[in-house]
Amino acid sequence: MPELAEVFYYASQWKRAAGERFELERLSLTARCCRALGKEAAQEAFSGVTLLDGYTHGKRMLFAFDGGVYLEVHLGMTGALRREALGARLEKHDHFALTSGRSMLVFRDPRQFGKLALHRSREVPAWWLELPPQPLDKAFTRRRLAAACELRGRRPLKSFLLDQEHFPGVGNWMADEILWQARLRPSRRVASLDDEERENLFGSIQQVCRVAMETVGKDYRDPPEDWLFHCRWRAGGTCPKTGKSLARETIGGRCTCWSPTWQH
DNA sequence: AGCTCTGTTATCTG
DNA sequence: ACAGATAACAGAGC
Repeated sequence: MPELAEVFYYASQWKRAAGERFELERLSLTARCCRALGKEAAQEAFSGVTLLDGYTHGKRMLFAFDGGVYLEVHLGMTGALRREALGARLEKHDHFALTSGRSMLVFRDPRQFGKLALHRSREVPAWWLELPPQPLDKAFTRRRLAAACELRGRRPLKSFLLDQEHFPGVGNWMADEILWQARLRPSRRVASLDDEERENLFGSIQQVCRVAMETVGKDYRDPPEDWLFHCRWRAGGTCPKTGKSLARETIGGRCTCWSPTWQH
């Protein structure tokens, strides 16, 4: 489930190889997620390059190599990154891999909805620095949330939260968790929130992001036991707050789980 | 066998 | 023009 915290965790795995000098080990040109790379460009870019650093922004990642080589990674629905010991075996859905004298960096993506892209730039590319504020950034303010509400007043809260322009990193499970913690129904229209409800939404966005980063983001540990997270994956669950049945329905095109006795 | 799913984008429909 | 809905992408798991 690569959302904000999962993405951060996966990036941290590759970042542990900073300082190592890499060669291209595998590039699957038939895999949809790698098509943007180009064989010659990738071979040329990843020939004796040192990994310098890695950055994340919402669901996006950017790895900086020396020589002005930047690899942008999006994990889509089923993407994952891992760092392996030398000699580890690549598997069927490992579409891209780099090797150094010490480790192998692997991109795996069974459904191939992820995306790899190569950028050449002397410094961190300008577009990366201009991405909108993330929920845990200082610049993510109540004022910005109010402006976003103004702009998207007609949308249901669920699809509002999935908008990466305004809430980079928030994905399907985080949106459900945020609304459950804020006690707001996913189908409520953004414009229907009063000041107190909007304040609750703001608080829950930051709380869910912060705690997810401290657990999932840090070592892939599950979020706290009393979160909706543990109950939302299949039908028939009960609300940890009220003990009553959870509801499941498609809202904004995405499977949504909420507690009708808890959220209003 | 048939349906579901963590995400995004292109293409519809009203 | 525009917002919202839907299809498409590809595979694994139930």
